[in-house]
Amino acid sequence: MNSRYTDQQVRFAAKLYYVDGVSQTEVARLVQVSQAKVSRLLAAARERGIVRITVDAYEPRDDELEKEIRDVFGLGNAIVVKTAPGASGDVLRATVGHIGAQYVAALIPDSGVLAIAGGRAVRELCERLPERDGRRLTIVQAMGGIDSGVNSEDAIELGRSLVQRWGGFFMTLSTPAFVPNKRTRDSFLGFKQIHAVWDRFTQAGAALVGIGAMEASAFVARGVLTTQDIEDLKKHGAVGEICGRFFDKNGSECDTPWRERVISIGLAGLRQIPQVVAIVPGAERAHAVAAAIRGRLIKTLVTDETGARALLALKPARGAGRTSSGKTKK
Amino acid sequence: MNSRYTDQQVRFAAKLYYVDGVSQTEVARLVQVSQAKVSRLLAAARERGIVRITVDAYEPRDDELEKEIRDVFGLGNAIVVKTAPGASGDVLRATVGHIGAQYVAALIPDSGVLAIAGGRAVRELCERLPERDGRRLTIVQAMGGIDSGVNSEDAIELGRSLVQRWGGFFMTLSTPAFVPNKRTRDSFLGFKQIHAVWDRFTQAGAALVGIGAMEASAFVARGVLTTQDIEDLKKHGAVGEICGRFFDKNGSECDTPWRERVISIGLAGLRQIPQVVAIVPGAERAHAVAAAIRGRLIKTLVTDETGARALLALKPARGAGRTSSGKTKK
DNA sequence: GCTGAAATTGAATAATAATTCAGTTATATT
DNA sequence: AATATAACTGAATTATTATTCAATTTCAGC
Repeated sequence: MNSRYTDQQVRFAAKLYYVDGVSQTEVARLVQVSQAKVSRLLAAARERGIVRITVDAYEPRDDELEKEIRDVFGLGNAIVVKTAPGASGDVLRATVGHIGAQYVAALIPDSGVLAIAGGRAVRELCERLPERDGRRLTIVQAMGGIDSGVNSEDAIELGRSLVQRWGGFFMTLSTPAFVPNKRTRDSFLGFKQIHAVWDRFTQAGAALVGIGAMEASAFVARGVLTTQDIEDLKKHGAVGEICGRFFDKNGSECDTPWRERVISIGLAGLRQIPQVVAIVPGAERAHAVAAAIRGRLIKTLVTDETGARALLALKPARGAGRTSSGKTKK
Repeated sequence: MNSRYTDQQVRFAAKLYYVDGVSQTEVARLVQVSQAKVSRLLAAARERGIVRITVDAYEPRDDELEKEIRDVFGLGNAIVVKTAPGASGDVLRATVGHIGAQYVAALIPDSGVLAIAGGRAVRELCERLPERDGRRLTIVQAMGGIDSGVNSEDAIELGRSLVQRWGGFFMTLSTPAFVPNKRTRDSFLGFKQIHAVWDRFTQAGAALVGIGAMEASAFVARGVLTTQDIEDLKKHGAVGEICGRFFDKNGSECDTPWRERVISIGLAGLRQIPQVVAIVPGAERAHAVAAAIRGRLIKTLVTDETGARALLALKPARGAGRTSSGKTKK
């Protein structure tokens, strides 16, 4: 905003307000303008650097835990967000999303293809990614629609809002996530419209995903899978899921009928993406996260301290660990 | 305030609010406290220096004009307050009072006797003198009550509020400002209670006064003098007044019947006080101010730029001027 | 001088922040 | 442990600040 307020006036208002602690209403009286303008003068003072507000560095990440995770699990990158003690649920997601966004923004390329999955934590983070910062991506929906409704945390909604924020192009996978059988899936994949998206998966430079646990599955909540289905999957060794792809404790995709019935980026495809960011706050899904890391499904984990600790409490990969020493601290 | 908020919590709140621009309500949610507490946490952050707000120096005084006044009129000290262009009336008084107070505070000693007169401009300034700053003065009312009513700008009210602010002791002159004749005045001065105050005048280390012009006299407005009285005074050469003492263009007390009828600090007494501060915003009373300066009645003048310019437009004292050169700038 | 676009303005309003108040909870002193 | 005192807390309230909106003003280009 190119305002023509005189420096004199801006400085006078700034001195009265910030130095002398006079209210805007009183400043308005002394400067002989409306209170509204005082508010604007003060904004100008901050913009022009006449008033500077500096805040001591606050480290919002727990780098000790991050280092441990990197060392013990051999994960490329971990972002462990400090939260209010006892934070959980919405607050936890919001905090991890808020702080995480500042760092995830730097991990996502300026151009190219970004695959995006849904989830409440992913949404919280996406909502807080910076406004139009020159980025211009092709965003692709990484999994079909869970059900016919569209929730605010569904990939289709997140993708839409991200291109609105950044410009670029959003490609939606106009299919259900799960179809009745392989034949139907292949038929869907035959559609050019859908195949075009499918193709983009291989070109993705980054992906933003959540990780599902077998407990409290969103698929069950939304009536796509039954509790029995989950039990069956567990019998096949499933401990977690990304984009509807169930994997075992080593992060290998479970060989179940569901494997043929899901329309989403495959785990093999995911492994090829240079930057896969998983946002998983909370301790509940630690097992699934551990498995995903073992399977090299993700490159970056965004979580909070309870999530990090729960993860570290689990056995690391058999023989995994990026550093040969595999030392753990304290 | 010795708050026990953890630094961690204070810093987290400060980062969210000041760095990320999150509202207090949202910070409250993330930090898991009430919005009220966020407000307190942020106050603590500022107090502890975790958040620092710096404002580029703004020079609220016009030192060019001050220097000119000192040079041309040979006045010890001038405080010329910059104001909003076109400021007048209440706003002018408030601005001069606000800025002036910051400097006048430094001119008033920490202890000893302070004589105080009334007036709207004096009130504006007094109201803005710093709260209990270790000062402990005996404050004396420099002139009796103008009429039976007590206005918020009367010395009795200002003195009361100053001792409330600073501690110390307030001595009120429980007499009218003007009495019918010299005999009555002498009788009043005979009272121990009044004499005690009268005595203090000679011990005063500082005085805070206004200067009255012959026009728009507060005494006329309050029905103590008539327009005719003012005309009579003018015939005797009166151009201004301090504490009910009328003086001519050289600042010498006019020899009129009123001189015997006023109960207030005398001009001779005033001259002896090491620090007499006159607060006179606006151009209207320039003649009176010039005369007061010529008569060495005041040591410091507090005014605004229009007041300073009006003063400079007048002839300086015959042969006055502290510097032998008496040079003027520009 | 005229014209249109952009910037600026303050009144009204909406949004946000500070304070009051009536309990709680912690801390120090017996 | 019992008590007194100071500190702390959040709901409700009050106070303050930011924004919206409908003019009005300024300025660049004729």
